[in-house]
Amino acid sequence: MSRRSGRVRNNIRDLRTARGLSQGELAEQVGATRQTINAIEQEKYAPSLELAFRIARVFGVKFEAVWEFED
Amino acid sequence: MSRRSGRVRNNIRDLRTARGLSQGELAEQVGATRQTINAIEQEKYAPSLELAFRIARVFGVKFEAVWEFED
DNA sequence: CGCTGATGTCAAACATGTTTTACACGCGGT
DNA sequence: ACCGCGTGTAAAACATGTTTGACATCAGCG
Repeated sequence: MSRRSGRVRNNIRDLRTARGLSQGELAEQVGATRQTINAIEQEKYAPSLELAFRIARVFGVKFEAVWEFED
Repeated sequence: MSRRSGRVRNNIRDLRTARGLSQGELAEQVGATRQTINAIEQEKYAPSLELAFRIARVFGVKFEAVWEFED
């Protein structure tokens, strides 16, 4: 599965900066590394389902407010 | 990430049988194999974010109607 | 200028998810 | 009894996501 990239979009950069968080701080809060957050922000790959849930939860918004499926 | 299992719950078995689909038929509709569907139904592991989206879409329900984050 | 924090990136190792192939079981129908 | 179908399971190979450690750039500030 998960063929050519471009399917799962996110706006975690906006959500993150709106809260004055660095990539490293967000990473720490969701239990990941800053490299992972960076890669996800740039949509180099999609996060695991679990990490996607954690990120939405840290932001305090609904899942679909962060993640969108394209196609 | 994705430490000890038990975090992402789903009720795709109910949704699937309610629609009279076999694991193999569902697998085909979401572009996966029946083994993958089987493993996910039994929560042996969580699917990728993309596959999770596809499954919810095939069922025609909202994402949160299929997937739940625990903890 | 030199320092620090934030970000981008890369390669190797590692963890997790997925496919392929194969075999087993139970059940309903013929 | 035999079939066909749906399901559970397993191991190996493969694909994807994640971490670790490192290095580079840039902006802001002393």
